[in-house]
Amino acid sequence: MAYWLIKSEPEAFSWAQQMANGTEPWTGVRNHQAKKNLATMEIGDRAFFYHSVSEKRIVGVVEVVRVAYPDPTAPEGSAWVCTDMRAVGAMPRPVALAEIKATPDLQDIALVRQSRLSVVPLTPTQWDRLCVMGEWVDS
DNA sequence: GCCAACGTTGGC
DNA sequence: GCCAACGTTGGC
Repeated sequence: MAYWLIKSEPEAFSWAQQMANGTEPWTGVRNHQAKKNLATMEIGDRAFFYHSVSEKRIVGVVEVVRVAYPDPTAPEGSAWVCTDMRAVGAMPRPVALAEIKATPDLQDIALVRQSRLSVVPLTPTQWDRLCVMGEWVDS
């Protein structure tokens, strides 16, 4: 099982909407590296749901329930993909980008190094560290 | 195939 | 609102 962090502008698609809908297709990725990451996801993989721009913090946890398939919001014939994500739960304590940047162990994650990448892989160590910071307990 | 111009993302 | 980073487009 792999770990990820996925970003969304709350004005475009928010954690509240993800929670309300339960399962939601993760569409709109138009970056090749992010697409490659999406295509690598397997059922049961977990991802942090990060609010970019206005909030800049990790707000929840989702789980991959359907592997990559053609993104219905992409132009006909294009190769963009999406996955389906199920809301698992809200972070008891949201983790801010500023905290992540202030944590020496987390300087290498792509969220910090490559701020424009919207689907970011995490190592199990990074995942565990962020779980501790957010008081999230994996079930 | 190079590179300038331009558009978008996202942190500050 | 500004700007840095980065991706894409199009002229040459």
